[in-house]
Amino acid sequence: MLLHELAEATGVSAASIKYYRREGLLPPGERITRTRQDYGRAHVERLELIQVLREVAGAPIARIARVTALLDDPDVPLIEVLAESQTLALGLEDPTDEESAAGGADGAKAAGGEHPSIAPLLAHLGWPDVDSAPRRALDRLLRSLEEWEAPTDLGMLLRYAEPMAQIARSDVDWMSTGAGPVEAGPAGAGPSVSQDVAVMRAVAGAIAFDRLVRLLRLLGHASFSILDAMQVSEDPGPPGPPITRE
Amino acid sequence: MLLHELAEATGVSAASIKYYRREGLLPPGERITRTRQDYGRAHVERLELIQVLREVAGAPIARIARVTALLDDPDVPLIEVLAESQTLALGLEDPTDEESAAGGADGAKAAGGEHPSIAPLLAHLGWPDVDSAPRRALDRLLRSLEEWEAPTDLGMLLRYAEPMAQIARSDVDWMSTGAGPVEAGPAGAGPSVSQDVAVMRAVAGAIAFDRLVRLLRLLGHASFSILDAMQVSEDPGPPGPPITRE
DNA sequence: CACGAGACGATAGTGCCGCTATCCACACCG
DNA sequence: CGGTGTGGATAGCGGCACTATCGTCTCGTG
Repeated sequence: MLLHELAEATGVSAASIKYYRREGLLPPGERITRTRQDYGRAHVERLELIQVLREVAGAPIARIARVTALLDDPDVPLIEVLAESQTLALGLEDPTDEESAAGGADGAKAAGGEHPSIAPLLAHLGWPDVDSAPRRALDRLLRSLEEWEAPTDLGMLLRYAEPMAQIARSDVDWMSTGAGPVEAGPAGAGPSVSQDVAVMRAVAGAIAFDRLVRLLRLLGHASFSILDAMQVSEDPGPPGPPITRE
Repeated sequence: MLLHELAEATGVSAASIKYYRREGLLPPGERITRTRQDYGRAHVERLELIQVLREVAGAPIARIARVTALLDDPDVPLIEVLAESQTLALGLEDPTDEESAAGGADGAKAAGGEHPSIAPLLAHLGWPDVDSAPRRALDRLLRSLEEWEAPTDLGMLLRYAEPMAQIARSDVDWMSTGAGPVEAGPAGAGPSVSQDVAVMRAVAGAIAFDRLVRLLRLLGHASFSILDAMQVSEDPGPPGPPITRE
């Protein structure tokens, strides 16, 4: 497949393909001659991944390059790429969390002590008490909520965490059945999809389901507000005439 | 308060203040002379709102202008501005949803029929069956999930919606107690904060709690994955040799 | 073998966004 | 009465994601 064919196959302009290649998002094709390269399935899939990351996740090129770099490194297991893409897809990165994912096994948690509600929260939920990127992000979030004098006690956290635990439970169940968007078959199993496609599906799925959850919350806000308002107006108190507005 | 004082008070450069004024985000101050305007508390609060919308919510100037236009229109009730800012803050807008919020009472839902799971979902949850922006967004999301051959049946939706209903319930309870970030006291009640401050708090709160929920989900994913992996390795199965996938 | 089409790679340019800088005429205020 | 600073207008900047152009080289068809 030549450059313009690849462009046609993916709907990405030839100029953009060149650009992506320059930026390292797309590996060069197999050299046919000094002025011709042969592109294949892998390139089409990579471009589709890039498109999803750009258009659905809204990620900047430089950030996508980090994912593709991981993807092109045979020493990096797929699961790590998936974790990286997940946080990228949901836009939940903290600027202060930079490289951490790569080397650091030393952990050291947050210098200065973690927020006091987190460990009890994990204990209460029966979740393992290990360090992780979301945990650090949660720590930072709770600190900022606290500065802002919002409640950060265990009770409040549990009101959110218990329902979310149910959701996370079904997410994980669904993913592990292979019916989900991840299908993280690294290799070996049957007609396993390429890593690029696996990452693309995972990203698309993560975004869609995240959106689903957030929309349901919004819908719930609207619904409960209406229900509450109805109750106030429909139940004007035991005696007396109904004081319906207007 | 003169321009440079306003700049100093808010940490926004004088040039940016001029820019915001040009773009209509910030109303002009009270004319002291032809070359001098007097700015006050309201301007400081407006700038703080703009800062939150820009830096925390990451909203573009043009989008912020729509919120401030609503805010400056005395005919628009605060609750409507809050709804507008909410979707802005969470970035859950659909490009195909444009003006809808303003005039349209004709509704007409989605031309072509709504996704068949939505009405049963609302019925099952006891939520009012009315049109709303999140509902339309949910409809679009389900359609796209369907195209993408993911499950969109009622059972799957309920697995997400029931826990989210709990969360939405406590959100609304909390907001209506006035302890929350909204304190939507339009007027009348005691030392009611200005609309700008109310919107700012609502936006900041919405973003923070949205982030909290999403982080808890991520943390749950990681935690359940670990727990499942531990169980597989520690509990090799009732009879026979452990058939771990390898 | 000649030559036109086309790939490659490098470099420069474009359009948008959110400012930022400069300019001018004027008016305050000490 | 003049330095400071304002409003208002316009132009510029830096970053980003492309996009267009150019020169060189090579293929492949006649």
